[in-house]
Amino acid sequence: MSFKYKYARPALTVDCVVFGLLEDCLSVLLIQRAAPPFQGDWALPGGFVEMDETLEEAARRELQEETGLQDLFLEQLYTFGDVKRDPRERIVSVAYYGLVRQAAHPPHAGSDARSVAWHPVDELPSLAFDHSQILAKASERLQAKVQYQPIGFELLPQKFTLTQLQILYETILGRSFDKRNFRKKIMGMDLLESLEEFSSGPHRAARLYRFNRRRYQMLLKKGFHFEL
Amino acid sequence: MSFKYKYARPALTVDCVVFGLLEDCLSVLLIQRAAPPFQGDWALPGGFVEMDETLEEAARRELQEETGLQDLFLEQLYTFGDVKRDPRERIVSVAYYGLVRQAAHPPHAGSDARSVAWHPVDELPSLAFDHSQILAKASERLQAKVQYQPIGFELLPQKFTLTQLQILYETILGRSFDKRNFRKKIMGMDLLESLEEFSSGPHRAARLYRFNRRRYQMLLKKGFHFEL
DNA sequence: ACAAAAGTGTTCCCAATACACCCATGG
DNA sequence: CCATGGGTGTATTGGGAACACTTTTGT
Repeated sequence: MSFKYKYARPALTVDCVVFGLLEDCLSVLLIQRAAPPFQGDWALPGGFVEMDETLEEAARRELQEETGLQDLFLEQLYTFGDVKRDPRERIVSVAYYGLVRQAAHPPHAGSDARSVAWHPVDELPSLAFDHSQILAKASERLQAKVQYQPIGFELLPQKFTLTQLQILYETILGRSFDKRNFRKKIMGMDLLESLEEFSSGPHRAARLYRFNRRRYQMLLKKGFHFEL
Repeated sequence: MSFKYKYARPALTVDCVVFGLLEDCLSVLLIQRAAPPFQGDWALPGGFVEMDETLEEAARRELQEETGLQDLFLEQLYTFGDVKRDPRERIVSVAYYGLVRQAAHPPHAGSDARSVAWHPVDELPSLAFDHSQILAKASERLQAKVQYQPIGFELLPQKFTLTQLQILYETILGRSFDKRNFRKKIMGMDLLESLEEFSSGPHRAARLYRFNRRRYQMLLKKGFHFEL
């Protein structure tokens, strides 16, 4: 079976840049290519858009198929359309970026047995196609967006300590915050509910908090603006 | 001549939301459709992406062809891929938004004699396809971006008065600024060069300024961040 | 002379910053 | 008991917001 069109059409794909925190280290999920071109190189998970699915559906499906990931925060990033970005033929790719909790104990390789792995963003291999460029754009976006929208929580477990949150921001933004000022600012936003549970570990237990999405929606309507 | 592919492919188009200032009123450039579907309705300028041009090149070409516009500020906005967004077939569209100086004395209709016109954003007709949605997203983006990047200048003549600039921001953001504070803030950024020319008109002449793009690039490297 | 827009400084207040010590826990 | 991370308050300062009058020009 094949399809005929009056005019030539670029192929259309989606690619996903999925960020996760691996031992306090910002990482990205990559797959290793099993076939040419760029055989053996690492690449972003992604694939062709089907005729009966939206772009976001395609991105989620490909992620599920190739990495087993499901139900993550996912947002459109940018569409890459350089004429020669794929050596085989003209392919336009709509890139998405995603955030997952607990990059630990991660992904099953896809059914087609390609390997899948988390790679710290500051020690990346060189990537297939223009995927380095896509990833750069995603990092940029994450860094910008984390400062004016409460999406950082998508990278933490549902229940987390304030220190975890602070380290998260310090990691993504590459600068450090004063502990007291950080806590003051975060708590002042009134977005976290403090739980009666505590972390365990070698030292003093820390209180756990949970992000209250409902409350955030409320505040938004009242003109609240998340910042830093 | 026709083209055959193993798998079905969505068609790929670009659509452009071009903003201009028409008598201190934020407006958008629309074309009137000459053929079904949505015959007679207003729509965003745009069209199919050719195989040998990038997405941005396609957007600029279509704008040129349909409205005569050239050399404007243009940036990718978002890609719209709902399955039924076009009633004829599956079409994915990469939307761009653009800014032009002097929406006045505007556009020649395209060679194919469709009519072209500026429409104030607060009194828009209903648009073809999902173009209202695209336009809404563009307005949102413009409103956000104008606050943290100096793109507002793209809507003014090269030489402008501070009052023009203030009205521009007030128009786009829908709120008013204190004249003295506004001037203090803008001048404090050190991005405008003050000229020895003055506006003419019925009343006291106002000094003209010019945005210094070079200077902005310099400051950027030194960590400067435009705001408001 | 008058109508209309241009231009200009100071005060106040809040929010961001800088900063250091005690507490609880596990080993 | 000690090492490690958890948790807390205050003083200072710099930037944003509020605010009103004089100047210039064309008619």
